[in-house]
Parts: sequence; structure tokens; C-alpha cells
Amino acid sequence: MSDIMNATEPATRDRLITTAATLFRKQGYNGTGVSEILTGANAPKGSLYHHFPNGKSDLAIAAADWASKGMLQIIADSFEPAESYQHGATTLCHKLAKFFDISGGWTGCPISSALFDGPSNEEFRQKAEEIYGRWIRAVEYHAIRLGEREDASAEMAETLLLAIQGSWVLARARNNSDSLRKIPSRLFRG
Amino acid sequence: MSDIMNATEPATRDRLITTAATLFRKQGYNGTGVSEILTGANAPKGSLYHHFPNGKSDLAIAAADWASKGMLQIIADSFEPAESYQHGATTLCHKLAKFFDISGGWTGCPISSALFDGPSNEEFRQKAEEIYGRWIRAVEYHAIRLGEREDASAEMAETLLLAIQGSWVLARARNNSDSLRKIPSRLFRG
DNA sequence: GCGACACTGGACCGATCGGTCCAGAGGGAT
DNA sequence: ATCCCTCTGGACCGATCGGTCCAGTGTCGC
Repeated sequence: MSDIMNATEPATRDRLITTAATLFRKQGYNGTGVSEILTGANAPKGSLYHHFPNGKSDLAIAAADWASKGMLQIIADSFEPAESYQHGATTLCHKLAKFFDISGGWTGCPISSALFDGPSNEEFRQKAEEIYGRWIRAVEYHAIRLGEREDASAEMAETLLLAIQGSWVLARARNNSDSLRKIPSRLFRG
Repeated sequence: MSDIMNATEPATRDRLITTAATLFRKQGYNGTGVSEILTGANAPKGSLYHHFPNGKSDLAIAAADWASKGMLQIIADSFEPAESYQHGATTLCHKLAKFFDISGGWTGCPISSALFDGPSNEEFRQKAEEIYGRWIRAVEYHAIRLGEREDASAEMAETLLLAIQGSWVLARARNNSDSLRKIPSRLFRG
């Protein structure tokens, strides 16, 4: 095929990844059937196993990477125009809350939904660790950039992302994104 | 059967619940097969559908309730002997970290593992909301009892449990319970 | 034109899924 | 002894699971 675009990814591969990411996020890894992904992406089985020789598990890794890129983008969009760490963090929480609302509430962390299902899989665990690490480092970078103490920034970044994780679960249980919006007032109450 | 005990639950029913709870926690709802639960509990299929007419989903609700009771017990054990809210919270986090270590790391929140899998199920969502609410109220009760401001205690309790949720995910990704142990220093850094 | 190659379409596979059904087993109560 | 009723054991079901395989199909370089 090779496309009008330069010889990067054919569209089918991308459609498989984004469809899988969305479905995993809603239903979890084990809750999502390969055939469901295929239907959603409008692709035949042969294509999946051509692009992802190891099938579903390869797809989960790719979907997690794709979702991670999205999260890093949201982090950048929140912190880059911010005048302080606190501002950036607040924007981030509100953006995520809005995303939660738009998506209709029944959605999980894209990483844990795709990678923490099924029996203990060391490859999945490492991927999750790597991605969460990337998110924390991204937030840490902005914390330092915005004038926070260097030796406290890693800690702050981890606290923020951990609070987001927990709040997301609560938001899902309550079908209500308020817990996400309240994070800043919780963390910066000082 | 009716047992030597008074006519409460026959052992089989309990074994099904605890086995299911353990497996759901490790592998998620969709990742755990009915036959796997049956093997683990050493029970035939007929028993399951006798005790739980709606099968797997009934079992998930019962497993979540059972796990919730365990968590409430840990909360009580942590806060009852404590001299301050901060002490109680610290004990709780350390107890949970120890549990995480003992269980070998690959384990999730018993509630979200059992109830947030699969397609959006309103009954499961309500159950999760109810259980998380019970946990928060239990912590809030101890916060007030230990002298915290009444109008701030609900907020504090929610923050603590939400931090535990998030830290648990991070602990699982890193295969390391440190993030759970560090919660108190994060929240009470004042 | 012509092979080479990347990709597609879908038939097909054994295994496992969750669930149904029913014939007993076993122990009260009368 | 007989009935009753709770609970067990397991055969059986159709559906779906993730995965394999291969014959096309279209598009290149040559």
C-alpha cells in the first residue's frame, strides 16, 4: 500500500491500536475479545496477526504506548502555558475530569486496564512501570521548570499522579468526576 | 448438611466466595473462569448455581462484600489502638503494604478487580460506590473520634483512601510497596 | 510483463467460556 | 420407614475465545 504519506504506518495498523486502546479502557484486557477489536477497526483477522505477530498481547502493549503518548500530550498542554506548578496541576486535573465526563464515565486508566488484567505477566508489568515513570518524569520536569525545589519535585509529581489514579477509581465508582476536580484543593491546601 | 455450627452458611458457599475473591483480585473478573473458581474451591458446578443462582456475577458481588469486610477490619485494627489520626493512618498504610508484600505483588484492589471489569454494569458500579463509601465513613469516624475537626474529617478520609488506591496501582507496576509506605509522609508533610 | 512482497479476507481450529439440567446423596422431621 | 429438601456431582450445551493458515489482491521495482 505505502500510502500517499511516506512509508510509515498503514492506516489499518493505527485503527487496530486506537480501537483496542478504547475497548481495553472500557472493558479491560480480558473483557475485550479479538473479534470485537476487529469489528471496531473494520479489519480482518489476517491483518491483526500480520501487524502484531503475537496477537492480542502485542496489541495491548501498542495500545498502552499510544495511550501514554496521549497522556503526555495532556500533561504538556496543561503545564506549558502555566505560570506555576499549582496552576498546571489544576489544569491537568480539570482536563482529565472533562475527559472522564465526555467518555461517559465507564472508563479506566488506559494503562492498568490494558496491562493489569490477566495472570501476572512480567512484560506487561515492566511496560506499566516504564509508562508511569515517564508520566512522573514529565510532571517533575515542569515542576522544576516552574520554580519548585528540585529535590522535592519528583515527590510532588508522584503524589499528583497517584492522586489522579485514586480519584479516577472513585470517580468511576460514583459516576462523577468531582473527585478529580478536587485534587488540587486537597494537595495544595497549605 | 446443617453442620455442627448453627444453621448459617455451609462451608462450600464460603469457600466459593473466598476463592473467587482471591482469584478476581489477582486476575480480574473476566480473567477468572468459573471452572477455575470451582477447582480452587473444590466444588462442583451444581453447588455454585445452587448458592448463587445468577452465577458468576452474584459471586462477584459476594466476593466484593467479603473483601470489604476484611478491609473494614484492617481499618478498625489500625485506628482503634491509635492515639491520633495520623498514627492510625500510618499503621493502616503499613499493614496494607505488608499485605501487598505477602501476596507477592500481583494483586489489585479487591473491589475494582471484581466490579470494574467487563462492560458497564450498573449493579456492579453501585456496589463499588457503596463499599468505597463504607470505607470512607469508617475512616472518617475514627478521624472525628481522634480529635480531628468534624467538618474536615470526611475530606481527610477520602484523601487517604484515594491515595491508597493510587499508591496500590503504582506499587503493582513497580512490584514494590514503598509507595504505600510513603503515603503518610506525603499527606502529613505539614 | 513479471516476480517480489506487503497486506487482506476469511475459513477453520481446539479449547474454554458461562450456564443449564437433572439424577442422586444425605440428613432431618414425622 | 417415608417424605422432604438442601446440596452435590457431573454430563452436556451453544457460543465465543485467541490463534493458525493460506489463497488471493494490489502495488511496487525491474
